[in-house]
Amino acid sequence: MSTAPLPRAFFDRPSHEVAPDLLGRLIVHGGVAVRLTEAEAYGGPGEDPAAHTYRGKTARNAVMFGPPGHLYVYFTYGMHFCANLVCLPEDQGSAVLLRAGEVVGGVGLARSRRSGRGAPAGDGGPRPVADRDLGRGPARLAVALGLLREHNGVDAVWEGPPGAIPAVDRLISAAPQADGPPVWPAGSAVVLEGRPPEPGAIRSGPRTGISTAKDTPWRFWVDGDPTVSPYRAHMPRRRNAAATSVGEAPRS
DNA sequence: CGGATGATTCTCT
DNA sequence: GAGAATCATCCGC
Repeated sequence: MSTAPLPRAFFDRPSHEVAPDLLGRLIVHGGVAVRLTEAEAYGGPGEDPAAHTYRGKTARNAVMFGPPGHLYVYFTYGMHFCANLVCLPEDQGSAVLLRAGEVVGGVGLARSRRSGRGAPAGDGGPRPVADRDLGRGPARLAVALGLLREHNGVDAVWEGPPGAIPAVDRLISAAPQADGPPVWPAGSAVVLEGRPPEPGAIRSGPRTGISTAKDTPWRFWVDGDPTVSPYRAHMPRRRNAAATSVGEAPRS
């Protein structure tokens, strides 16, 4: 497992170039390591109407206009957090939404963050969350990594001592049910090289759950990976119009 | 498996 | 005041 940190220059590109390159990389935060399998690009030059930055800088999206390599964490639907990695130089308003991944380290810790779930099956109680569902979707992924509002703006480019890297290897190689040790200082994150998939294994398509720019194929995923989230077309809230299904879900 | 629905609060119009 | 880069659960097939 390659665990060298990605340099800041990696993020100094348009988000639709960074997003496919992020697949297979490792995101480490809060004692959990995730191998990214799905990502979406937003914003940047050329005005993306689906991006939070489309209508200019606000208190909410300020981090997206900041330096690349930082986490943009936002709150949505009244209960969920989603995490992005900022791209391009400052003031461009571009980022990659981390949509799904496989938890490869700290599985027990990731499961414990899913609101008391994880009880043994067979007694009529809730079944434990399957390993592949721990990071299947942007809000679930944020939960697994322990990312909250307070982590908005955190720098995910590692510039600390190299001695911390072997600790990540130990985290990943730990027993599947063992809680991962907090190998990084609380509140900091890091993106590591991981093992990028073969170019032919990367697929792209329209982004999920948005009402505009449906024809921009800026969603990228690892073909056939079981941790990729199901595609969902945007469903308008409680209106009289009936919706028709559009797009296709990845095979798995 | 696919569609419908409620939860719950923040943000910008 | 509407709508949101979502999720878990219920229902019907």
